[in-house]
Formats: sequence, structure tokens, C-alpha cells
Amino acid sequence: MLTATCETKTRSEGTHQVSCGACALHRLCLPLGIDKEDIDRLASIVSRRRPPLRRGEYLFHAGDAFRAVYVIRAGSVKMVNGSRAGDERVTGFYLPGELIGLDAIAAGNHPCAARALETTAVCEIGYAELEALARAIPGLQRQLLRLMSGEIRHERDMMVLLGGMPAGERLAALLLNLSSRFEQRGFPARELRLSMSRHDIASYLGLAVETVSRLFSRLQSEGLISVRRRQVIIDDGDALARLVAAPLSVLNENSP
Amino acid sequence: MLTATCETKTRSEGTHQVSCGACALHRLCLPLGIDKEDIDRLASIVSRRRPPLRRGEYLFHAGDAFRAVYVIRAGSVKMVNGSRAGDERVTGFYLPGELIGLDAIAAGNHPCAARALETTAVCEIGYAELEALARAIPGLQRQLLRLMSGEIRHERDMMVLLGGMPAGERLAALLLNLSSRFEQRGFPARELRLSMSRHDIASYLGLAVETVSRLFSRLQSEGLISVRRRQVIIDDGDALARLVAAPLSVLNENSP
DNA sequence: CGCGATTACTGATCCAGATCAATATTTCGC
DNA sequence: GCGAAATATTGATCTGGATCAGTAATCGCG
Repeated sequence: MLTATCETKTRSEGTHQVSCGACALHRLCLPLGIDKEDIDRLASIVSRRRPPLRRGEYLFHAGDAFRAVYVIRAGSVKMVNGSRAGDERVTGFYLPGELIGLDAIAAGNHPCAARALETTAVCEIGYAELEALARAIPGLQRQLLRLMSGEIRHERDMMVLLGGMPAGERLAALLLNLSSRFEQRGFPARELRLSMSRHDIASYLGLAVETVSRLFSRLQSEGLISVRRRQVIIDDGDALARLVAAPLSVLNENSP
Repeated sequence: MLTATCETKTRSEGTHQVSCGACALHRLCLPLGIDKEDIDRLASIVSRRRPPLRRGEYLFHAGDAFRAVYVIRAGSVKMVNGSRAGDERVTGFYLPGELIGLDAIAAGNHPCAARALETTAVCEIGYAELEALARAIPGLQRQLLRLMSGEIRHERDMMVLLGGMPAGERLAALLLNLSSRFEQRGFPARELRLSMSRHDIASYLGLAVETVSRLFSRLQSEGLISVRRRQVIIDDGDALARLVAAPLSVLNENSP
């Protein structure tokens, strides 16, 4: 599942470096908005991590010193917050082309662990080198800032979702979000093969596993989706979207 | 309340520009880690917005085109998500020295409005100029990335708080967070003068106003804090902190 | 300084979703 | 291919916090 698409054949001169320009994901990733020759400079600081992670393996642990950021090349990972087990909380799911580790810049260590949801390959980019190169390549700096800004915006949307929306809308929002991200990556938008368990989804949405199960059943019985285990087909995306655009009743301005 | 601290006397050559180097907030703000002469270059792209905002006024509205970022110089603002009234949700409170607007880079417009909680002065920094200068001044680029990374980390912590922690811990976490930020700014750590209403707090924490009121009362009756309207005194910070460090009972690993 | 409008507190009820419990279904190790 | 563990679904209760309702303190403005 989610086995992508970015196994480029082109390699630059025999090292384990890849040409980012030839990568199928370059439109989603750091190279966006950078011209040919500069992409090669970027590629020179990117290294494929040799063995792909297997399901359940950690890319890094919470608390690990921050050295590099990673781009998912194939597969998917979850970010897990909560130093000691038990209070483990999933804070995000990441798909091919997405950059992780940026939240570690400020403190110098990773606040969350990254754990593979399936067989997953990543590109590793030393942060010191990336920062230096961003200074030299304006387009890279811009794209880096854009990606971080997008991450802030996304986290904020999640805050609003978790802080105020009922359970059904949370799940609908997740499904729509995954759907559009799948589509960007060339996967069918309405046929999702989820790589995460109900448990992960529940943790991410701040719900109990049972509630998530019930919601899948309810959305199915209402004809919005068809569910078979981790295979989800979106039958009525508009209805899902209407669910999310929560029509709150009264409009009461609260002064300053 | 919160009338800060950064009314510098030094002005550079008669314009409305300020010397960031002389600003009391420079240790919290963009100039951190930049040397003297470069700080002047930064100051040259910073403009004080002439009239301070009065309580309730907007610095920018949701949807406004993104042109500049802002640093709170004195006072405080709330970020408000939710295009049309009624579903208004507070997503953050910002104090002197804090930078807002970075969430607008990706989309090119502001996802949230910024509204003054009291009389508030800001510095305005054109983003195009900031981006260009960040390329020229490595320390500025680094600090900008650090600030954004910190914002991501903070939003993520809020996600975890809103997604899983009970009401009491949410309020405790907010009080402790405000306390430490007040302290960084030279205000007493255990005597908070809140500039936001109960309504704002409730919205931010994803709770009902009544619940917030009750929690203030409860925490007071338990001897952790003393409350008189918006004046909060932290009597037992350790106990508050113990509340937040939610001791979840069982530790059940969930595989991948 | 007095009266209406916010803003804050408190009590009574109700409900969405957690928790407890039991049963399928799938996956994986051997 | 079989049995055990992990994962998913469904049902029955229980509860934290929302909602409804009413009062009190404070603010703002004539």
C-alpha cells in the first residue's frame, strides 16, 4: 500500500545520491521552484537511507538529537508524541514527498518519534547543509519557509478540529485530507488504502478506537463511504465535505 | 496590563524606524543571534505602525492578503480562526516580542485574524524584505527558521492537549505557559494579569465558558491559585505542573 | 453616580463519546 | 495450515463537560 512511485532510475555518478530532478515527487518536495542546476546541488546533500524501514521501525525516537530532516520517498510514517508508552499520541501521518523533522529545529532534538506504518524509504538531508544551501539558493529558502508555514497552518487546523468539532466531522476531515493528499501523489482520490490502524486514527483524532469503528460503520450505513477493513472508498465526497463545513447555528459576536 | 517595556528612546535618524538593538525585547525577537551592524539592517526594514491598536481592533482579518509579519511591541493579541462569526475560535494568544503572520506564507493570505486584547503596539516587517534579508544575514535566517519551528512544536503540543487532556489540565497548562512567557518578559511569574476574557480562554481550550469559570473556582478552592476576575496568582506552581504531567495509568504498547 | 450591558460565577440537567465487555476477523509465527 | 495474538466491530453502561437557566459582580457611559 502506498508503494510509491519515486524509485528513480537515474543516479548521479555511482554514489547513493539521487537526482532530485528526476524524482516523481519533486513537485511536492523541496525542489519545487528551483531550477535545474540548483536541483543538482540539492541532490548532492540528499542521501537515500540504505535499508528501507520495515513496518513498526523507528526513523528516529522522541528526544533524539536533531541532525537531519527526512523526506518520505515511499511508504508512510506516523509521528508519535509522548515520551513514555501508554500516553502515546499520534500527531500526524506523512506520505511520500512530505518533509518531517522541522519541528526539531528550535529545541535541537526531536519532540516526537517517527515510526513506519509500512515498508518505508526516506531521503535524509543533513540540516546544517540544508540551511547553508538555503542561503545560496533563494528558491530553496522560499520553499523551506513555505513548507514550514504550511505545517503551522495544518497543525492549527487540527487544533480547531480537535478543540471543537464532533467525532464524525473529525473522521470526515481526516478522510478528505488523506484523499486529497493521495490524489496529489497520483493515487485514486476515492479509493483509500489506509496504512494506519483504527487505533492510530483514534489517537490522532482524540477519540476512542470503538468510536472510530462505529463512525466508519455509520458513515457506511449513510452511504457516504464503503469500508472493508483498511480499504475505504469515498462514495459521496460532497456529503463528507458538507459534514466538515460545520454549520454552527447562531452567530454571536464576542467583543474584543 | 501587559503594558510593555519596549518603548525605546533611541530612534535612528528621525524616521519612524526603531533601533531593534536598543529594544528591550531583542532577546526574544528576530534580532537574537545577529551582530550589531546586521541588527541595524534589520531595523531598516522594520516600521512601527503609527497608531497603536485599541482593544478589539484588528491588525489584519482572516483572508487578508499576506504582505507583512508583525511583532507585538506592547500589549497582546489573539488569533481568531473562523471566517464568519459564530464559529469563531481562538487559536492563540501573543505577547510582546512574539512574531505573528508566519502561517500566511504558504497560502499567501492570512488564515486567521489578529485582534487586539488591549491597547497594542506592533512592529511591521514587510515579508519580501525579510525574506531577502534572511538570505543576506545567516543569523536572521536561522532565527526565522527557529521561530517557525517553535511555532510548529507549540501548535502540536496544543493538539495533544486539546485531543486528549481533561479540562482541568488544559487550563493548568495554559496558566503555566502564560506564566513562563510572562516571566521571560520581565513580569512576575506568579501574578498574572490576563488580558483575555473567560470566553477567549474557553474558545482557545475547546471548552464552554461555564466550565472555565468552574475550573478557576475549583483550582482556587484546592489552593493552587487565587483568582480575582482576570487577576490570577499562582500559589502552588508545582501542583499545577503535576496536574499537567498527566500520569496515565497503564502502559499499553500498540504495535506499528 | 446610577443604570444598562457586558462579563463572570453557580446550580440543574442532558448527551456525545468514553469505558467496559464480548465477539468476529485477520495476521503472523511456527 | 493451525493456533495465538493483534485488530476490528458491536452492544451496554457511565461520566465529563456541554447546555440551559438564573444570579452577581464589573464596566462603561450618560
